[in-house]
Amino acid sequence: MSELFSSQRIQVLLPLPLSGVLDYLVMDDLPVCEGDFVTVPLSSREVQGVVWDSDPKSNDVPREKLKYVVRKSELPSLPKSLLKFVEWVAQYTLSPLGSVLKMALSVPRGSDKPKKKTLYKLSASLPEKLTEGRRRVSDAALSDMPLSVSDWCEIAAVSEGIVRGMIKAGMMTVVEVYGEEAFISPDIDLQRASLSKEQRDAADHINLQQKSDTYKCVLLEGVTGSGKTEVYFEAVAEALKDKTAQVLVLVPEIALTAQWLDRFEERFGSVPVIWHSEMTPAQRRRAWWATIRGEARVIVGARSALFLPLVNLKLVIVDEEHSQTFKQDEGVMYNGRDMAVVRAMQSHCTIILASATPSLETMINAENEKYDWLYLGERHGPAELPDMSCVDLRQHKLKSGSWISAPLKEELKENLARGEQSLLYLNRRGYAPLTLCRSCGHRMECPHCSAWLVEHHKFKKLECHHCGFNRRLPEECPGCAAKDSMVAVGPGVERVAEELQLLFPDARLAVMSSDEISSPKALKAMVDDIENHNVDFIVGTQIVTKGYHFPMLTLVGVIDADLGMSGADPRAAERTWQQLEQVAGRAGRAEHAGRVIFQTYAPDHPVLKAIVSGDKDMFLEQEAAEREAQNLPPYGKLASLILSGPDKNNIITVSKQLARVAPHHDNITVLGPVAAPLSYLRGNHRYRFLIKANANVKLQLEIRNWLDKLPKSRGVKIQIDIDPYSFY
DNA sequence: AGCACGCCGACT
DNA sequence: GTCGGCGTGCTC
Repeated sequence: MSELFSSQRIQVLLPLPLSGVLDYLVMDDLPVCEGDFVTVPLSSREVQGVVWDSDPKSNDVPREKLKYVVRKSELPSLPKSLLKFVEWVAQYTLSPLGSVLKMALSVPRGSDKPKKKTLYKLSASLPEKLTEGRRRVSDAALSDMPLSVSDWCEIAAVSEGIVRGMIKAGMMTVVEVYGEEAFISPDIDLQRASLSKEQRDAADHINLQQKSDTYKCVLLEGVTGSGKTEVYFEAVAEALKDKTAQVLVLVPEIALTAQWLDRFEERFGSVPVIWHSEMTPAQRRRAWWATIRGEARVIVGARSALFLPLVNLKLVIVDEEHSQTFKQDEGVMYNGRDMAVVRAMQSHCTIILASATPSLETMINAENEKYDWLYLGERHGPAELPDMSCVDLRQHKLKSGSWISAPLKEELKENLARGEQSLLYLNRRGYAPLTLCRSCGHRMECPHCSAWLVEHHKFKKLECHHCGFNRRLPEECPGCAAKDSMVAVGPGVERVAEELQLLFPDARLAVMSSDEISSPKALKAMVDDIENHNVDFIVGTQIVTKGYHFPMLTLVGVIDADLGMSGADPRAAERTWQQLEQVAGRAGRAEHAGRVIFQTYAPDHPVLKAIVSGDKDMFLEQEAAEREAQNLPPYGKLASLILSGPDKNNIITVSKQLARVAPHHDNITVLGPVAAPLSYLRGNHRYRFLIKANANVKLQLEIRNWLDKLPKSRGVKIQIDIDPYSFY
């Protein structure tokens, strides 16, 4: 057939929420391969897609209906490993294949072709005698790398005239580069860190593993300050001995990794290629091109970096692997940490999961020997582990409107007198989580969500933390019109700071929350302020757990250690434990030993007991047993299904219909429908199912078959979340 | 995701 | 009589 028409049928995947490929024709004189970028007609427009290799038999669109490929792009074709990864993520998350492709294409458009640049490098032979300026230029040359005129001026600290003069004199040769400005490659020999015996052993283990060129996952666990970063830097150096190898490092929040980048630069002499969603198009283009051409050797990024076109991936590192930030809760819902493991598996390489407080799933996998488990116990340097204790709030009652107990106040006072810094931790932004009317009990709620409005003194507003809705604090009650009757209930960081200032009028305070830290610049200013000891007390949300080193910080007070312990979330205990452990790790990092005080109404809670006693294994064992008994991950499988839409009755009706055809047998249970914890969010009513299944169940298949039993109904959006983390 | 198609209210 | 609102559904 195809000879007759001298054209061929191919499959093209478009970055649209379509579950499969579309067929097109392509003339025989335009050879296309899997992974090539092509522009194709779609309805009345043209769209760029990727040639996909899928089973043609499954598609029976008659040939005469097919349209022709408009043109093939000059972009390099996507590596096979990325195509495979896209397929895998789509089937795992039950997302349309095209939606996953879109994540990999958020970069190159037809217009994104790199521009031509003229660079210069030193000629092979230079005259013996050089002027001072010219000598500086020749000394500054880094190996053979061509640079732009302005870069030469910068690294040699000379004027443009000197460089131009050398070009004219033939001392420099032109290199035309059709592409983006190059990144400086890391120098693996630059600064060998001096590792402790323990660190050396861990690094050796990983490096031995890397040599086998097979998939292996290594859990690198170590308390804060034990030097995990130095260990995996050695693994990076080892991987880079292969001159074409690429290393991918995933970090929870790239905006908060300035200190990490400094350390990387110290070790390797250059900053790595950075990738995150807030980059400008020019920055993305540069990073994307460097990646697909194999020039980017180390890429550090947020979870979306998994979808970069890596051509020779040899090592993956997930830093702070327990972080919730790796989970994407919108659109294609995936867990970056888990997908990183898959990426490493598909690339037959080593992956390192690093954390001071690994997730339970990861620890269980390590215990079952699916992962290797490396442990760094010593703190690097002289500091001892902090001394931890609880203040039982049932005995030390708080006055109303007060959140700092007498014993904690005493400790703060002593610490202040010693000239050391203290941190009060409360994972709650704003002034107060609830505002109500004293005379009629009216609560200030969000009109679009079933949530309270949080009072923020900083903005003089009430704000919904789920949808961003905000309004002024009313002077009279919207319910009963009483004047001056609105009262704040419960504490946020702003309110704790207020109390602290009253207790210690002369102390210098800083509040660390995402409201105060809106930019990397603001963050740096605050970190500098604290490091320079211009601050006595820090009141902070979980933003303080993100790995800063404050050497003078010796006391941590946890305002409400019970927060987040309740609720239907099976991961609540684990999350609380991680958070408290991370906060506790802030105390006493340098030569000062630290103390941590947990304010609690439940000092006997297993999470707190485990932390205070330092008996982590006991906690792990308990939690693991609990998970196993309830058949929760990683023992069983879990998925959540959320139906949402503006018409509540419609949602309930459809949910009930769905419940009637839900799969129920020995190995799978469907719970629900119930109103989701936030039953009204951004103007949509939400009902939820939870699907629990044994490990041997093909969960995706079950869910797909289930949903196919019901025709799609209008006005109802169904979101599927495999391995849900958020229960909102 | 776009974009056309389509079926009801205010305009020259 | 037409312009245009955005609800619905298809795109090889």
